[in-house]
Amino acid sequence: MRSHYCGELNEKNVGQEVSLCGWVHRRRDHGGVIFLDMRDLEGIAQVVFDPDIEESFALAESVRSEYVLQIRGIVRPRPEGTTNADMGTGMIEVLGKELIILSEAKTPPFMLDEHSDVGEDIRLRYRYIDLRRPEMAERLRFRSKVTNTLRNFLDDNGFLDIETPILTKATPEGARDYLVPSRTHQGKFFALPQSPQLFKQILMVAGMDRYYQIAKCFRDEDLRADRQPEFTQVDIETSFMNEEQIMSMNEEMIRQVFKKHLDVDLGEFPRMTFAEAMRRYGSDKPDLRIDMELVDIADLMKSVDFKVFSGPANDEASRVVALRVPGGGSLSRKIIDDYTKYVGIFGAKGLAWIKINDLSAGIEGLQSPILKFMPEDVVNGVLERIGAQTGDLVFFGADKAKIVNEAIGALRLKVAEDLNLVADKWAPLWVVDFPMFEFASDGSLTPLHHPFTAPSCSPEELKANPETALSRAYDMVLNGTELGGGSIRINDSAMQQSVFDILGISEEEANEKFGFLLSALSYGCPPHGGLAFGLDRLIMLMTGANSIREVIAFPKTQSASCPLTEAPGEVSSKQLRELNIRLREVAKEAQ
RNA sequence: GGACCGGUAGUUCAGCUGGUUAGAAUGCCGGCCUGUCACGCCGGAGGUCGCGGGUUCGAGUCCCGUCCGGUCCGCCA
Repeated sequence: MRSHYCGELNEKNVGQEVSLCGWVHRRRDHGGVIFLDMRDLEGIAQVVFDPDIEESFALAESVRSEYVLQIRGIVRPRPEGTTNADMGTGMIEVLGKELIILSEAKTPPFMLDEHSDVGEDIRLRYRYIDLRRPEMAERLRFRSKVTNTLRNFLDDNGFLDIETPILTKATPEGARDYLVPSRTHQGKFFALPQSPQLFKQILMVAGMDRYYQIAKCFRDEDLRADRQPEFTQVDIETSFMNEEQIMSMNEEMIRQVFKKHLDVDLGEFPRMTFAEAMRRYGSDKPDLRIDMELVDIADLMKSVDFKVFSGPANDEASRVVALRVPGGGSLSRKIIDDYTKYVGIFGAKGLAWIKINDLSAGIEGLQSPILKFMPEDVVNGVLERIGAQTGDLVFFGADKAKIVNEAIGALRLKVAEDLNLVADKWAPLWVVDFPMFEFASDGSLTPLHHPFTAPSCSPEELKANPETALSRAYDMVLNGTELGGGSIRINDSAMQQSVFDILGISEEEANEKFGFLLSALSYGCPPHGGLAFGLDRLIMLMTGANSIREVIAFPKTQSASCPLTEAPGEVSSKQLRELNIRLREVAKEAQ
């Protein structure tokens, strides 16, 4: 049917008879001459219809946007002065000889136009039209190419692509499971995997040595711009490699992907400990494109009552920081108030600030609602430590460390974006030396990663000081987004038992939840570890998309529904009966 | 579970302190046009102002509820 793609035509094809198949992108009818922009996956080409060829001219008059056509014609150079430099095929055009309407189309619900801005719900409802837009098609193509590069890299390095079950048992990842009722075991449920974590470890026990999978994962939690209930993970696990080897191999993989598809050299990824990341950036996924840091000033502020910050009393504040905003002195009181509101979202009770109008004028050159509560030497000490300059704005945070980190860490990102202080570059890094555990809201310890993460100490040391123990986990972070994370796993039953003890997981509970893994570990388990990349996020970052939904063909809305299929839907009472399920409340059908 | 923003023509939006017939652009339909490329010109059609209730002489506009979409917190690696 087709001899060439529209977008691949160029001057080399001049004189050839070609057959194009595609959609009518636009029609320009000049009465005596008709231009059809024909679009397919590869691009757009202009086809000209001349009244001399009566039949096809008449047909060309009748076609409308998004009709699917086959066009036979001759490629010719465009006449002098009518070339289009903005178009890949702008030097040539196709003189249409024959036009076949393969499919008519209703008027599309929105224009496939780079100039129009269409609501996302409409786009999702008509996703098949939305994906025709070159921008969307290009993202999916890009995704496919990147996936291919990842596969090739892993294949070249001896990794086996092995599928793991979608219908499985709940994994101990911590998120809410999507459940699937079992018909053959009434009252029992499968869970969709939150990740193939346990299976990939078992594959290591099984001697598969190196495993990977482009794996769909499912988590029944609330959505965000970068979170979908089903998402894709590049899941990797290896035996007999330590964390250095795993990190260096995966770093190389990502480097190659960026080189090949964006022609970007990421260079060597710096390492940063979790503790340093929290201290300097208030985040375990710091955005290193932003040249602002949280600077601890608690030692200088001993004489200051934090209540002037609308903060807690001094003895309650476990962290006091200053954040210097270069050039922030131009911010209005209104905008600063908005920032105060913003940090409130994260639990901060207020946001103190000082404007440096003129550094050389001493206290007189400063403007701040808290100045009168701060002795001059304290102010000077702070300004000196943070390297304040005329025209800067300094924010202060004083509260529990968690709140300061979250609030001022988030403020740092927001202010940087608002003031255009985010450098235009790629800033990757590894975050390492994570704590093994963190305190849950009820005061108990929970794993920061998952309970199979190996600690970097002995079981005895772990038991002695669980809250300070570090794990052999690592996260790859790029521009403030966690691209992937992983760890060396526990392959020793004594160690595994210690972790369960600390987590308060009884032997019985452990056996019930993942006895199959524990059993596997006891039959000859190699040292192993791995990591998983969020493929959607990687593609989102690489394409500059502002939401994960832009790089997923059929994403869900924020309420986890699909406007295209209208999933989730109701099921028939017969289906429910077969599953021995009765709904507690059934919406009464309209009568 | 919570905070905030939005919902008006097919689409993107405007619509002021409530006031007569709800507008624009674009798309769509018809006519004209032989070199456009977001073609142009002329004409036309197109609305349950998300839904329900309330206040009022009068509601797109105010109030309450609800649904949908989005951003975020909680939640989630």
